[in-house]
Amino acid sequence: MHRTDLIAIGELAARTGTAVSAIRFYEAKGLLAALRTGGGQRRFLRADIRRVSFILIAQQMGLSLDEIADELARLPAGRTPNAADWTRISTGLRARIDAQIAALARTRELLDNCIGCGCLSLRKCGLYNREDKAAQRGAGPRYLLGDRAGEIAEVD
Amino acid sequence: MHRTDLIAIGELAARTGTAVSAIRFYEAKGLLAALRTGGGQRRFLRADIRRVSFILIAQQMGLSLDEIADELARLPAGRTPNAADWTRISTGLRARIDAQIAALARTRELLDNCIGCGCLSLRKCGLYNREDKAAQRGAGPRYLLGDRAGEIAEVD
DNA sequence: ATGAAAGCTCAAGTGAGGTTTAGATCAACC
DNA sequence: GGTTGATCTAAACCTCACTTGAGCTTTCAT
Repeated sequence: MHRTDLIAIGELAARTGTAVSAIRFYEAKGLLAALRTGGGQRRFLRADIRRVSFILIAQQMGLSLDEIADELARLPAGRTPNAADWTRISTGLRARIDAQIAALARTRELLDNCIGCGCLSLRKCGLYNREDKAAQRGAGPRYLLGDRAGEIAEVD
Repeated sequence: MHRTDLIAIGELAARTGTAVSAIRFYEAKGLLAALRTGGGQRRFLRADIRRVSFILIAQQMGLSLDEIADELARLPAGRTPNAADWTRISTGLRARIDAQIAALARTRELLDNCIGCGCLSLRKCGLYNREDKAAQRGAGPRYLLGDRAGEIAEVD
């Protein structure tokens, strides 16, 4: 056993490059669980460094925190993802990226048809008739291309 | 001249598939300008259908409303984009899409290296050390992965 | 034993891109 | 001229992923 098996929130933050406030936020969201000292301070397992790493990478792949929570909940007994889990999950992410790239490529093709045409016609323009209304869920913010690599992928 | 050269907000909304509230919002943002009836109701030009179309398409390409406003402001005398303008602008959008695709392709490559490795190591994992600032939008300073790569300690 | 550094909670703020609500007014058709 | 539906304004509300601030407590090294 290591002398300190449990780490404080500041160390977890430093080791993963996140802000302390973000770690607390993830805990509140149920993405992380913390033990408490007698004085009420959080203590995390070393394995939580890996768990936070997973959150950050998955986020970069375009998953929302809720989706990441689902992914983590799918692991047996709230276990932190190990190599096998990661292979399974990252293979899924790969498919997601493929879909995003394909969607962008289609958009680019439509745009190419449009360049020089200048129609901007709602009836004719291919850029318009992609059924993107479906992607507009709820009254929240719209996920734009630059915002979060390709929620637009879900357009199609 | 057409019998009704001016259209009401509801018609503009219907013709472009947007919500009436969104049209008002665009006007408040300076993306559209409206005339007013004696009673204070908005009346738009038919050309504004095209202008709204432009907004929607540009948005779909990932431009923020501010960027779209800049683009529109660049047109002489607040003119609604015509075919030549559209060609110029859409060529720029194309470059943007190309960049997005390239970024995703890089991520996919890194992910491929990661699949089967399962390391999730902050020090070694390529997914960690990419610098895609493009993902940074929204409130407050975000501590994104690429931003502080140097400070990130190693996972065990 | 002490003082700085780190941690705690809870509430409110951020920003994009709008929507919703409420109560009042306008425009059009009969 | 009356009814009905469209429109008006202003302010409040929404999501997401966090941050910031205030005011207080715990921990750790010396």
